[in-house]
Amino acid sequence: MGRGKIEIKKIEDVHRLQACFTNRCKGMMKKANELAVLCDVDVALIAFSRTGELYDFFSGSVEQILSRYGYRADHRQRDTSQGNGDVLLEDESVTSELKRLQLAIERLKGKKLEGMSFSDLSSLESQLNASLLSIKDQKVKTTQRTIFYSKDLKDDSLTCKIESMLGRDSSGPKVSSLLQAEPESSSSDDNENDNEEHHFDTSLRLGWGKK
Amino acid sequence: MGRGKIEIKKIEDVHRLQACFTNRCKGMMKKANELAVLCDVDVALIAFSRTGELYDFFSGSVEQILSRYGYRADHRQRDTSQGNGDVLLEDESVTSELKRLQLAIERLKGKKLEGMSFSDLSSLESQLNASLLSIKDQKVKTTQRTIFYSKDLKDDSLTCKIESMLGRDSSGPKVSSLLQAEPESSSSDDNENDNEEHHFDTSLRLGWGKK
DNA sequence: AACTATTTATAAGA
DNA sequence: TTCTTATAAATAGTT
Repeated sequence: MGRGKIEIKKIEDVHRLQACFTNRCKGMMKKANELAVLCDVDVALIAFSRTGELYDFFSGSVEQILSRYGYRADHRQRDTSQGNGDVLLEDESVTSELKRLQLAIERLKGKKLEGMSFSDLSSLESQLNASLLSIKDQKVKTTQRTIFYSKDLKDDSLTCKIESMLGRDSSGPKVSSLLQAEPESSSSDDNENDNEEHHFDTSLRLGWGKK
Repeated sequence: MGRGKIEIKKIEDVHRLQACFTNRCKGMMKKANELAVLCDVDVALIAFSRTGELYDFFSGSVEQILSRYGYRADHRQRDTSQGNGDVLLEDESVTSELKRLQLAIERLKGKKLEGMSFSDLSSLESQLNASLLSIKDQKVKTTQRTIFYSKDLKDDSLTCKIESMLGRDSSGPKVSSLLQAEPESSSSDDNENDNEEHHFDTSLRLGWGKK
């Protein structure tokens, strides 16, 4: 976006590089802020210019965001030297655990598959087929409970649900994020589903505690 | 930049918000990479989606960049040995994040489904069907690469793989633990095609290589 | 998940 | 540097 197209490789001319950094860094900061505000999410952006100047943006508390990422302030020193990467072979078990879990989730969602071997992919596929069986089973159980507790209610939405259960699944192929809701949420708050879902959850909750 | 101008304030419609986050997050990652390459500088970008998914980009070593910023990996364990008040705030967020991720994984594996509503189950089912499509696709790609790199080798195992790929999957329904192997393992266990696999891992770490 | 009309970012020039 | 402006790129709303 400019008078001409440029290819993404290091700019050799110092002046052009400096101008580019100024422009783009400012642009990134603006976009980071927009992303944080528009989507109400945590965003952190850090850039060091070639001269070592720091440019950063945090949508909220630095501590909080980096802590969520598994990092904490290092009060011992603020390292401005160009250290070698492998100096920090420190124990970062929690961080690596988080990353491991996040990768596992990505792969169960069919993403980040690039590095996997054929047999790994097959195992994953088997796992997902097993998951699907289990989920279909659970859907049946949930619906049976609903039938039991809704039988006097002439609940029209029920028919609809049973039909969708017996056929292909009713929801589109769009990726839902429900899975990542907090564990507690499904048992404590159902007020966000205003429509017939509310019905459903209510009878479900009456039917059987937690098991 | 779109069909209409929008003001920078929180998007209330969930679907619009989700679409906006996806678009802009991808855009930011791309721009972060461009800035790092064009200007040869250190750049770090971290974003957490509303559902807690992590999106990040680092132009180099995470440890190095954050260390330069004065932060270091948080390696405290989650066992509550140090019962001090203010220290535990960060600890709890990391721990609950771990629990949340662990539950998500369980559910993707078809376990711990008890508290889920019918619509949650349907969403999960859709996700898994989408995952399966993606995985089958990746299996094809992997096999194609294998064919390419094995064509002089008369690799007998290849035939076997192609057959199993075209038919039902080859491995039994037993739950594999491969998924839980360290992220690094998958990149180190097939060194026979080091060349282009290495490429792949590189773009994976950058966080926005493909698509 | 694509598409495209628009808005926005920015490369080059002054 | 900063400003300007022609053009490339990102993306909001739509399908």
